[in-house]
Amino acid sequence: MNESFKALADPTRRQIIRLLREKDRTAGEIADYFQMTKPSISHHLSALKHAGLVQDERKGQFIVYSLDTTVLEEVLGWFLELTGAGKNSEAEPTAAGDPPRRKLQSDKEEL
Amino acid sequence: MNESFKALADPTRRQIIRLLREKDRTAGEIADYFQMTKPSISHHLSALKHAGLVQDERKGQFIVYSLDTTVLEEVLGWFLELTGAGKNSEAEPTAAGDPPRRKLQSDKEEL
DNA sequence: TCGATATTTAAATAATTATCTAAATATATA
DNA sequence: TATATATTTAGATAATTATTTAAATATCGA
Repeated sequence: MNESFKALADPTRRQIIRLLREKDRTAGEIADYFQMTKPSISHHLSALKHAGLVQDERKGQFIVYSLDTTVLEEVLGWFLELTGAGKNSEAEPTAAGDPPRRKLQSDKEEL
Repeated sequence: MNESFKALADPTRRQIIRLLREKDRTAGEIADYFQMTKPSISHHLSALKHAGLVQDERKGQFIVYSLDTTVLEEVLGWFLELTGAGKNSEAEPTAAGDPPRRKLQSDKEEL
């Protein structure tokens, strides 16, 4: 999930996602929307793929990219949980002067 | 909005948001949840504040941080639009061999 | 098989971000 | 007012990320 958030932090990559929401596109078609070189776009596509946000499939000379909404919906879930728009999840609210329940051992632990 | 996405790209900052969802907390209380130094946490809080995700208010010696869900809901909206969970928005789908409608002039344009 | 097209990978560099220690600022309290 | 506590700011460095040019790989079509 961290990879997904990191992938979404870049405006170029978010725009690529929007382009792929409309329809599947080849790497070259995607690159045509930006001022960046093709290798740069390829790098961004690689980041999106690594995050599980897009899939690619070679079709002859071309490589066609498509959106994978599965992970995107996981991230959506993170927001829904947070904004309370989804469910009323909030296990045992902490009281005013309570000590912290635990100290995180790692930045990576639990999102 | 780009600032928000960038702010959310860091796991420490996401955890801070979760902590503030439970209740308002002082900078020191927040720092106690992490292994990082206080200045580092202060830096993360500053990033969250700059993104409009949290607010701060001095209370005597302390500075109390609280969640501002407004921007968070904007970001949520971005996902809803994308996953189609919200509305059926998708103005004029492009046909298979169509040329790009326009070339983006800047990476920052439109998310 | 050869040349053209599509795309990625490699290597280098530039830019950004995270983190620390030390110092500065603000408030409270003795 | 002096001292302690809470927090931020400054300055330095390390780590990560973005970008480019050049080279490599894969496929197509003559």
